[in-house]
Amino acid sequence: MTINIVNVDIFALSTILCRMNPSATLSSTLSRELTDTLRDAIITGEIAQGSKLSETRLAQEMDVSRGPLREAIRRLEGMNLIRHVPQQGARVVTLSLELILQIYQAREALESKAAALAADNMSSQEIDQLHRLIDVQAKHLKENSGAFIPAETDYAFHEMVIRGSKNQVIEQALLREIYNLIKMFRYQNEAARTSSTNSLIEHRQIVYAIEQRDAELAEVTMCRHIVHARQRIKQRMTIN
Amino acid sequence: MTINIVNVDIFALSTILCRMNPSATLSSTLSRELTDTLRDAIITGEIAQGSKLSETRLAQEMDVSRGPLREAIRRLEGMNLIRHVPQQGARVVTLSLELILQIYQAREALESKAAALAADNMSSQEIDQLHRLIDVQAKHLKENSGAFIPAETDYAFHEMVIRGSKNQVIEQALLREIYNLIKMFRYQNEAARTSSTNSLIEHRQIVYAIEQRDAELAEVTMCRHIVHARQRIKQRMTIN
DNA sequence: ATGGCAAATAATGTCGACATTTTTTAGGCA
DNA sequence: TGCCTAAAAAATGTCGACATTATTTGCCAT
Repeated sequence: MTINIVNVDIFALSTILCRMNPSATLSSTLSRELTDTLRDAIITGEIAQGSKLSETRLAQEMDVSRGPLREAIRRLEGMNLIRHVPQQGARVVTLSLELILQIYQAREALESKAAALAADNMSSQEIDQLHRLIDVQAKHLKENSGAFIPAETDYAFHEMVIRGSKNQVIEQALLREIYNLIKMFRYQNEAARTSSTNSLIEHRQIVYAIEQRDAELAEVTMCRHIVHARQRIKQRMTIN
Repeated sequence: MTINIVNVDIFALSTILCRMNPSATLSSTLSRELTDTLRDAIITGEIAQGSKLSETRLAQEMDVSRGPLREAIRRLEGMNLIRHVPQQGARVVTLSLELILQIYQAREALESKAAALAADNMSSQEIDQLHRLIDVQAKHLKENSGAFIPAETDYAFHEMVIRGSKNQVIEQALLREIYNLIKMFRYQNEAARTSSTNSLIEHRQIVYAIEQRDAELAEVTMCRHIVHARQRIKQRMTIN
């Protein structure tokens, strides 16, 4: 996996501009829109890993002032998507194998605890929704036999459990700082898609534990689920 | 515990200004200095919980432009020290008992894992330093018999373990988003000081586990240490 | 040709001002 | 007196310009 460290002089900013949501222009603020737009562009790799976010050029091409842009960059910094060096500017983070493994360790710690809390705090309606999400995943597997579950449904499941913890600190840490990086990694690495059948089985185990209000089991099950994902990544990326 | 929600019209900004470090003016940037200054002012309670951070007034009284100030506010937002509502401004976070307990749950998950990783990754020199920190704590206890360990030495110990994990994601999550809140809580609540003797014993157990390179034991020991702290807080604050 | 130095160029950091929204205040009416 | 409305005040969001620092470019010397 080669990473582009030098400036990416020509990346399709027109595409970024196109994604700017005009309907949201009224309700939200420009700075937040820029944050979302840039976040997506980074996750998809439209702005390459390691590339520099030039304030002047970005502001020019996106047709905004540098003020809101700088704020957006500060927020992305808080999301761990970019690193900023005082008088040198901001660069998109580079997802080395080492960093990815560290991310998964942090995820393991936080999301296991989230699952345990979810077993205590989720409402019955929310658990029902978990079941529905799993049904969708099962349906996907049947239709494209042996294929992969779409990433979106996997995220939906995990986000549901995380929010079910009812712990805003853990929730923010996971959704704001961990999951964006994971999405970025998965989007840009073919080898990082969730493996289908095993994942579904593990998801079922997690829901079962939550349904039984068995916090300990939910924690262990989620932990194993994430450890497995981490091991898969380690294997697939150290071979190459 | 009553919390001041309304604007704090007269808080000693002169004190804030005084803390501005003139020697750092050359090396770092104004925006970062503002971040540190405001962070300290929030932790100490000099800027009250729930109070509004008025950009205009802060900029005026600290004699800076609003640009860098806004960036500092974005960063503090990323540290969970303030909450920002789009067209309404930023307010210092309010440490309700519920939030504090959630913070300690997140800390429990992350720092237990950090201890486990520290058992694997800390160097012998670093473990020696842990011993020295504990000796300092023991000395403090002997001199003021039964008194409390100074908060700084407690932080030093935990930060050392956290950095010993060699996991920058966990490290950042703990030091940037969790510990500032904990420091803020401890600083502003008499009832939140670490209990002396038990803490020292538990610290010794943690170091022992790390020294033995027993990750599992380190994890369990750290977990218990934090659960105890959480329980103490819960007891002391629900009585009132 | 290569390495180092200096000017030129560009980028980041900071500031002041304007636009729009929110909050406050003053006034009128029930 | 109390409440709704409207004007005034203040605050946040955004912009463009300047200052200082990095980076690049070009030149000279070895």
